[in-house]
Amino acid sequence: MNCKIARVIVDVPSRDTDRPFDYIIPDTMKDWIEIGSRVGVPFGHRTVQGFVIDLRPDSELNFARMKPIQELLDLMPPLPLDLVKLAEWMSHRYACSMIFALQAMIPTALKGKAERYIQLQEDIDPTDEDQTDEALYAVPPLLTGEEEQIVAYIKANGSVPMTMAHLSAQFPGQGETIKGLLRAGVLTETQMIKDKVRKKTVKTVTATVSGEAAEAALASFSAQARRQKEVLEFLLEVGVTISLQELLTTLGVTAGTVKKLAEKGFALIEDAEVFRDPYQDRRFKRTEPLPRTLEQELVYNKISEVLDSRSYGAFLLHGITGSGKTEVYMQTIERCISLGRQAIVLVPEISLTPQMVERFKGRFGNKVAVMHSRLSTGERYDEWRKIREGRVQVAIGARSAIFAPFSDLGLIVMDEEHETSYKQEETPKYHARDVAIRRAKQHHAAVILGSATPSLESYHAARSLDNDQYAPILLEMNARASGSRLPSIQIVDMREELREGNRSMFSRQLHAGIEARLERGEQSVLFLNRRGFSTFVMCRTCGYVAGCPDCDISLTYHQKSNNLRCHYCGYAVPAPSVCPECGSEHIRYFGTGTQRVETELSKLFPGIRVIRMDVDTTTEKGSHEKLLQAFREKKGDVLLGTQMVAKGLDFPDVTLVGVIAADTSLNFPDFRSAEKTFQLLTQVAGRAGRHQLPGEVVIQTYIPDHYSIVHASSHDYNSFVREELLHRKALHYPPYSRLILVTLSHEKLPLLLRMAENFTANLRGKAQQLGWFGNMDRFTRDVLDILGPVASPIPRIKNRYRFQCMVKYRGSLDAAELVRSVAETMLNDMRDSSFQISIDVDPQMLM
DNA sequence: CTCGACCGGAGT
DNA sequence: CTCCGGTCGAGC
Repeated sequence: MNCKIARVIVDVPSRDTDRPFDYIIPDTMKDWIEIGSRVGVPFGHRTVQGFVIDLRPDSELNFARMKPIQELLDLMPPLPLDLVKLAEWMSHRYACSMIFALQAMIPTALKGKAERYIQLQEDIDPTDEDQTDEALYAVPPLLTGEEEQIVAYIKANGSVPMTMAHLSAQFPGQGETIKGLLRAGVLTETQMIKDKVRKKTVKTVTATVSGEAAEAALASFSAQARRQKEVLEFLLEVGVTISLQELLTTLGVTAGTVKKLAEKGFALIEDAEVFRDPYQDRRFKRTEPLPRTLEQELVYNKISEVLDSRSYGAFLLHGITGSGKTEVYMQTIERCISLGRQAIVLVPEISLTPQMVERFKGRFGNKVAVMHSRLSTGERYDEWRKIREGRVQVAIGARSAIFAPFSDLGLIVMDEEHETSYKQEETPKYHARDVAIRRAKQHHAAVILGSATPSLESYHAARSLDNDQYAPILLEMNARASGSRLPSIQIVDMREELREGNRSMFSRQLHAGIEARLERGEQSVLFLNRRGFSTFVMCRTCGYVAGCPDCDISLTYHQKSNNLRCHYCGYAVPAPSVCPECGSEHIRYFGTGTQRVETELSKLFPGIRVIRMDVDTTTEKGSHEKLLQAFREKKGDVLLGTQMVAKGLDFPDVTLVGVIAADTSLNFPDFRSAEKTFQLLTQVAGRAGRHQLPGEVVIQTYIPDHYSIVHASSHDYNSFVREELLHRKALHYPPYSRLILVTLSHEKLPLLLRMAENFTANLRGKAQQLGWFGNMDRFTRDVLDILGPVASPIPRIKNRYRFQCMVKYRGSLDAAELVRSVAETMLNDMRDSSFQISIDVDPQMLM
């Protein structure tokens, strides 16, 4: 097909630009522009970045209004075709614009912005057909002194392209003058897309002579050029290209010597592209696959069948902590690679620890690319390029690694599939699990969702009797691979403790447990479930609580900077020493619960060594790792922390795990709070006694008979699920329905209220028209109900009031599309553009 | 998003 | 009648 037109999604995040724009493909780019190419295109009066999502022949459209593509930004399209298709699916599924979906798939390094360049009109090629005679022969306008200076400056630096930014910096406050020169045509402007980071290069050296020519060259050196001769001899000896840096350090010569040699034509100095490797200094001990246990063997065989058949197949791998899921992942990946295909491993960001990386690097060596948030933009870009260029076969990373641009994806592993961090909370609000399944279908690949506590959604899908061909197949692993026993779990009723006169935050059992570990030289992990708590500041005299002036939320105390900050908008004030309301000095920091626990511990056990892990101690890069390392080296008796101590850590000498207050997550106003609590407790408990020593877990709670706590204590996932599913079914919550959370916001409350009512009414009306609307108790498969509007749990953020409504539905109706269209119609009819509607499909946080 | 076009009100 | 600030709508 003779394609001369490219359909381009431009990088302009607006509702009315969320559609393809057509551009002519210049002949010079004809062989290079593909679907997925990143281009710079003229858009209005500026140049913007865009992505080609389709190609079409020229006959279909009129050229009149069409502009040509200005530049092609990469030799290889950053997005393979399947990802472009995936973006189309995502933008529909999650009601977001195409550009957001596309942007989510590529590293930020490739989010280029236009750079403005200034040149003199006369520098422009006079043969350029676009120029009119008028412009060519126009009398040069008379210039003022200021103008002369600017022109002279540009002339003097004529050899280098000059950026607008540079020019403005050189002539501060003369923006208007420059604009005038541009208008008068004395100066002209061009725009080019500039990437955030460049490919990194190193200088390399290669000998350009060999054999007899080399002999002759060596003979030609004068006595003074001894060093040059040495260099050439060395180069001939190694016979390959070598980095300049390496050459200099090995031979102890200077760059000048090598340069001379190059000038004589005996060597070639070039820039070679290198990959920034965040792990280049690390050596990973090579590991071999372990023999499979009976359970592992069964699971492995099932998955292998699908891999070998190169067809889609999803598995929910329910394996208790320590059952050896990771080994199964690695061996199935091995098999996938041996079939010539590639694999993606998704892990929650928080558990992407050096330990985890080490396991995969150790098994797969340089076949692995690692992507996580701690990498710099450049490092992430390079890891991404290794994938795109086919240099690696395995990508391991957090949520966004699901977009790893492999060409022949054979397997996607999602570890801890129940983790909420797989849901992106910003646009595009996708869930990596759903994207994974979609991608696997595209590629006829296998998916493994692994967890000790699967999400109810996945579990229900696997058990469901609906004949859903995409539903995962349930695989179970119930034995610990090492043969060690699950820890015994003790529930302590804290009300009872109080009745017995123990007002401490440690129950007698936990106290005794810690004491025993200290005596035996074993270690303890203390977990503080702080969800829903924050480190707010309150005056004990008048009850004043420091809050954000723009958001209805209390400010969080940060010890490091000694200030109070807002979680949502970043507002910060110095921490007050007296109450700003009443002047009282009794203003108290309800400090990070962990600090209080730490103080208490040292009081009760003088000399105890506590390693505290929370936001305050882990902000610095690498501190997280350091603290864990210290604990592993037994430089601490107790590891105390929040969520971050619960994940995937494995310490041989930990025999006691204490949960200070299990209820905090239970009291959360969220239909998933019981599920979250169960998962958390199970996970924390899994930290104890993973090796030879038997483990013990103490859970402190005020609600000892809550089913999530009871079943967690008996390691009984199935009973928990049975009970939780009953609740969900009765209330029509997921997995028996699906949700869409719509949040409307505006600065003016009365206006917002009216619009929110309006929106829900419109939505209801349209749903009724379609015959979808109805009560969830109805015995129909396809039904949709609308709840609200109500004020959001955080009613104001960044000085904008927020109202929300919840769409609950089941069946095969396209509710996201319905919501999107109603929202769009409403926004189109509105004059006020500051009115916002945010749509969250399958929300995880109901806030 | 970002720019120029366009409109209406206040000021010369 | 001009100048400024705000709103509108196009962008291929």
